[in-house]
Amino acid sequence: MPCTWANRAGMTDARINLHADFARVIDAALDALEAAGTLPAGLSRGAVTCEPPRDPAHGDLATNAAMVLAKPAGTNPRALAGALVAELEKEPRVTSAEIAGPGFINLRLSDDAWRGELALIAQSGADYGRSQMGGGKVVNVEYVSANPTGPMHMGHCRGAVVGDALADLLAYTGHKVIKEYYVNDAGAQVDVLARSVHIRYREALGEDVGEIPEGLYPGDYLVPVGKALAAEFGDAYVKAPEADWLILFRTRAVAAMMDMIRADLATLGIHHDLFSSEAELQASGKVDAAEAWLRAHDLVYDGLLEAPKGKTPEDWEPVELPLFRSTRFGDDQDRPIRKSNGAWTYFGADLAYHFQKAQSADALVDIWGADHAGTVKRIKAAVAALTSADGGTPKPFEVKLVQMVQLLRDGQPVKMSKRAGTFVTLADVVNEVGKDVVRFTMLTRKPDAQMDFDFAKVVEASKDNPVFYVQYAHARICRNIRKGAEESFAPSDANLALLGDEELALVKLAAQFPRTVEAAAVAREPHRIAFFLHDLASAFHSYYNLGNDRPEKRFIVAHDSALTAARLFLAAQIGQVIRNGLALLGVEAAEEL
RNA sequence: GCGCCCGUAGCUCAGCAGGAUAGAGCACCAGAUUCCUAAUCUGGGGGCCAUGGGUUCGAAUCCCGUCGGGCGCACCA
Repeated sequence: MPCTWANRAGMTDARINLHADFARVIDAALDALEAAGTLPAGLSRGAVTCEPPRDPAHGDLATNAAMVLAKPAGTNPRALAGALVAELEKEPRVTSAEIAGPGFINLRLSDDAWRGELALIAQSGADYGRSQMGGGKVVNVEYVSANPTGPMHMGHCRGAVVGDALADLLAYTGHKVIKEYYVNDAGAQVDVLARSVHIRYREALGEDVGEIPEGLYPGDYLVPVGKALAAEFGDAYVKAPEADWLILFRTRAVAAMMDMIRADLATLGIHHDLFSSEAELQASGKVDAAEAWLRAHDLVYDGLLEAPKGKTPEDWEPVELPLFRSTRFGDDQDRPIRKSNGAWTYFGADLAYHFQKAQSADALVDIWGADHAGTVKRIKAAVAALTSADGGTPKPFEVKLVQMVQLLRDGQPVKMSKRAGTFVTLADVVNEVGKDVVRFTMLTRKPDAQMDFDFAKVVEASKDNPVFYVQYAHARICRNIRKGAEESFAPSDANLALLGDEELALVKLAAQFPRTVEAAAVAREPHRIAFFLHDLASAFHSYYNLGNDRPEKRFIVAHDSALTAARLFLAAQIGQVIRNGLALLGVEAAEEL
């Protein structure tokens, strides 16, 4: 049951949030200085910031404008700051503007300005924090793209969660997002899969197949696929040569694996918009077309494959292959797009795949595991080449590497091997720990740092888990609203003047949500949202506990309905911001724990 | 050997496109539970931001070297 006390999406008016607004105020003040001749016109303001100072004692907002612009303006920071202060003091919401340190300008805003922001949160509801920054640009985010040879395991988990959260974050900041999964259904791996399934097929028909041979996939998850094929085709393919059944079995096996993968992803709340098949791509002739185009532009040539930089394998034998000139775009050596048997290399198909994606997007983002870091340069080179065909600027393309997750159980590393069938499946972990814990945990550190995931610890020590901490703050808020309702108190913005410094401190923190969202989107770092939520929850819990010793600080003050209404309004809006943040991360905002 | 990522408190990690006295959680120590459920809070100790240079008004943050850890390194994906 949704909270009825706040979520008023769709009621957003044209007002923008306070932090964004003050960036404009400072900009306007600089314009005024230019007009007055105090500041030369046309200086770059790219380095000018407007953000809350680390130390709240310094004020509500600080700008470095004077320090950054003094040098190009040929003046000194404090002189420029003085002029800027005079300008900023004209803004009614500014109660003080002071020069500090080497030339910072510290601004204090009126309490009413913050109370206004609180009202804005209520008006905006689920849209508080939403941004038009992306300007409707289409961004294709490709993530997971695990080989369709088995269930999702924990090795895929981090990329899946980070990619999904990033895609949602970009959508929330005004981008049109396509969530895409590349299905590698054309390589040698899926042939191995088909052969593995053939054994399970024979097994289903009563044959004693014994141990699954080395090099094939031994997992039980292929048993039902074999049974289904046995039921459908009987013994028609038991003795038939591989050529008769390979494609059929491969197709069926891949379809079954993809069903399984989709189901696994669904347990994490992940749903892709588009699944692109490598086999279909090849069949469509797009890879050939890419090669032809590259050859026509002298970007693919037949040449000798060089040994890897700095290391020559002992059994090195030079071969002539069609090579892409990735060195022209910063790679260490040119890369083959076909194997000597004429089949496409992974890279050869991947290059055409990225070109295909680029046709329907303004920008591309790939989320890859760090074990593929070595191939970043070549694919970036290829995208740059293919998308600047007519001498235009290449399509923006980023590869975000997600570092390895070390799986631990009680501090002991869990060894995973698909071959040995000893991998920990994603579904197992989600069932054991829950979607919210998995998602939030994966988002509590930056993606390019390695992380440990001791899921014995995550399961047991739920009190140490940040996700519960944040959810508890939200649940506490909901509980107080409910309790207030039982006593006939409703949140109201009629008397927000009753909210003082301690209450407004919470508002000031919550008001940073929009800029945190934008910064996270720019940096492609959804984990910043998780940390923000933890900070906000912490501030809320602190405030809440003031009521232990000082009953007059509680949300519900029975004898003062106006104060109670204002406090509950505050609580409702803090809850709204927590809810918005959790929604971005795909984590439930529980109303009760 | 080459490339990419990382090195911040005892442990796990933040540090907001360089900004003012480097933060949080856990652990440790000392407190708060007739409470709006303490799944919470308050206070305390604990750092040469691996290391050596450089860039500038200013560096944990940017650049170069060194050391340490991870990942990858022919037609595997």
